[in-house]
Amino acid sequence: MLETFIKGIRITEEELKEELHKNATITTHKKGDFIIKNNQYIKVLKIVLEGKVRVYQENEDREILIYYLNTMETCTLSLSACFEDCKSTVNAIAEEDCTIILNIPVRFVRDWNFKYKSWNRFTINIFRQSYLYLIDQYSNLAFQPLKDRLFDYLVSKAHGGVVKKSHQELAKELGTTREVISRLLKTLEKNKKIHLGQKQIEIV
Amino acid sequence: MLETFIKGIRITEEELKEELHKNATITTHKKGDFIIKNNQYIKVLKIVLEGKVRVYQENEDREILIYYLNTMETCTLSLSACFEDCKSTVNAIAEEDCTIILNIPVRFVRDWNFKYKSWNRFTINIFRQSYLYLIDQYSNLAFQPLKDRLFDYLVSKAHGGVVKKSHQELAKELGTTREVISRLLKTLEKNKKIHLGQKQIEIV
DNA sequence: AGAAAGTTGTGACTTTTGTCACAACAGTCA
DNA sequence: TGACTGTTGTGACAAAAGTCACAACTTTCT
Repeated sequence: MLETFIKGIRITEEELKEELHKNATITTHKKGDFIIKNNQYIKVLKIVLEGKVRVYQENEDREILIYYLNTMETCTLSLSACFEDCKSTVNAIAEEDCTIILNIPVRFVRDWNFKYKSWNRFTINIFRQSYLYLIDQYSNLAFQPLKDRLFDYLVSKAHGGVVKKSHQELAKELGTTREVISRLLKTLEKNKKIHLGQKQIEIV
Repeated sequence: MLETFIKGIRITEEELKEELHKNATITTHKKGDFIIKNNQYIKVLKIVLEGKVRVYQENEDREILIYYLNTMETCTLSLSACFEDCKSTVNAIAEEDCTIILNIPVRFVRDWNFKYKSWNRFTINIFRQSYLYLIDQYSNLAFQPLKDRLFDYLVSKAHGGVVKKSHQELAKELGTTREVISRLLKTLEKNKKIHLGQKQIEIV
């Protein structure tokens, strides 16, 4: 059931479904656990069944988000690593308590890619979407002032007009420091764009 | 001959070689020609046989490099577009006079991906390399001050310790303005890191 | 309740980057 | 040769972002 829909790609082949069942193992991680650390070898494909994982790059005291993995999302970098042995250049940390990960050995991912049409489409689609998304982020980072990137980010992350994140978390996601975020948020509040609460930001 | 080595992937299947010959058309472009414009539909896979193409994003008066296509390199974004109809979000311009492009219709690219193992490996590899490269650029952009990005860029582009580019070109590649580049280059010269000449920078 | 940890606000300051204006020089071409 | 275009240098200033220091408030845990 779970593996029949991944990122909008339906797994149709019965044989592939069986292979998935046979080879996948499921692990659980607590909030704050590292799923992968920078410079560590990646050996399995990771798909988040439930929970939330933050994949980011770090630099001394700062961090920047590459992507979040939410329920039923696949880690593009682990998929990428399946095709050539390599070390991770990012960190991944469980952001929510009950995270469950499905591990599929590298050689299967590679073989399935040519054996099953739906898996092939799945692979390509993950790469395509991730690449286009990253280019977009890249040019935003290059051209948009932080205050705009912050506001856009808040809008994109809002549930019912509300974002439940601390300033520190936002700083880590946007690649800056806490003080800078606090200041920009205050300015946005003065301009009636948002309303600030404790660990909560309401978009007006 | 040409199509047997693309990005380190050897095309082995005789049938695929034949298909390439049969379906590819070769076009030439003059320096300064737009190969693709932002918001335009991409309909064919583009591989640069000779010359140099700059693929970039623009924003009002500034630009930032996504990648260069040199001899025998494949445009990742056109490859990506083969798998789903979409408009380009970037521009591509011929940077050198004699550019020749090989056009392969979308449906072939898609079909070959499942039909020929070497083509499949080729596709995946392009995506993998491009994605990893972009993540690296992304975190540099986020964390490295421009003066470091500039110096690193010069080192990476130097041939025999020399970079033949104007300050304006460097600005367009690094996503900033000409004056800023001029100033930073002067500082690098003062610090004995480089030596400045007319449209030429020598790395010490 | 009280300590500890996490969160937010903010002033003062520095560094980095962007903008504008203008001058000087080099290379090209009629 | 002289106009034109492209290239480089630079001062003055403005805006954006980062740093440091410290205070106050909230939440959590015991």
